[in-house]
Amino acid sequence: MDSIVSAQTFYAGEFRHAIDEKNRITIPSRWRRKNTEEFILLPDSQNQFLLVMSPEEFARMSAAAESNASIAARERRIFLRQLHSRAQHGLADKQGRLVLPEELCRKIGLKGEVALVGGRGRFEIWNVTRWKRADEEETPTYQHVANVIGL
Amino acid sequence: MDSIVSAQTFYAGEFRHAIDEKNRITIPSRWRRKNTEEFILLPDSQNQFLLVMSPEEFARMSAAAESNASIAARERRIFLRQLHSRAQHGLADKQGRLVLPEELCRKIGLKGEVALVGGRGRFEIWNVTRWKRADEEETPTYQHVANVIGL
DNA sequence: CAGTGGTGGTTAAGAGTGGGACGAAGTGGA
DNA sequence: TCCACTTCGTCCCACTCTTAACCACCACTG
Repeated sequence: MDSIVSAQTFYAGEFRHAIDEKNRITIPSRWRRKNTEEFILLPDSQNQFLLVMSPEEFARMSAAAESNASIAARERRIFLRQLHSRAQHGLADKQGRLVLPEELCRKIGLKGEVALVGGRGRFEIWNVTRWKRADEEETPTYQHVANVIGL
Repeated sequence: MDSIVSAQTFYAGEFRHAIDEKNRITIPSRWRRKNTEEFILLPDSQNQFLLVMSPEEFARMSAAAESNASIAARERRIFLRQLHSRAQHGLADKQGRLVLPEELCRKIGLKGEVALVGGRGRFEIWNVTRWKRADEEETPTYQHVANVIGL
């Protein structure tokens, strides 16, 4: 279990970056691994934000869904089909900028300044105003769990 | 000495150090391990102080939240997202100084003299005046528990 | 009085951003 | 089918601002 955790890329922190007219967004330098990196772009189910992860992480995620015995086979099949149809490839250019498909930006409302929110194995891209609300709403939960684990 | 418990660093003592105009703070030499060290910076939920720990300790902490059965799945998910978005990478320079993001300093009110407070696996950075108040408030409890465990 | 620890400034490298150049791919007409 | 034209995508360069590495200094302390 410890080995799996350390194998996963960890994206720490929250950044505010700009999306230019060509829908390019700079990936925080601390989050970059190689010069040219490939990502999977996956809008969340409510088009609130854009999930970004490595192809390996995406494979891991869909494998987890497949091997989960507590999900009915039919549900699983539907989920996996939706997962794969929603996902898009994204390539970073030599400057470390991710180019987002125009359609995704429009759907999620990514324009001008956006929030990049870290996570384990993946990060999220939010419209700034929407992210601020999400962060504030959920604070009580954070507090509660923090108490439980003694943080 | 690879067991999880003994791997935890213990930071002992309380120090008063200065934060300069570039938001650099010297880590007490007794607390340093290598020349250049990497830390995770995590403001507490009320922005009272700044938690500083090693990436390993952070991973341990988030693993603890994940594996705790007494926390509902939804809460856990929200907590982990916030935990990762709040956490920032911090790198110490060759002089053993930790550079803090400007925004964190402003939020927590770290300026001029600050208090570095040790702990198990992590330490805290406080605004001095706030720390003094927190310390005084909590002294009776310390006394009480000390009596109970026969310290 | 030498060595270590904390502090302050300067400088060079790197990160984020904008815009132009070039080639590939797609489109329409002869 | 071929060619001219447009469009799109990637790369490259330039600029600004931030960041981290480097150097120098002072104050203790053993």
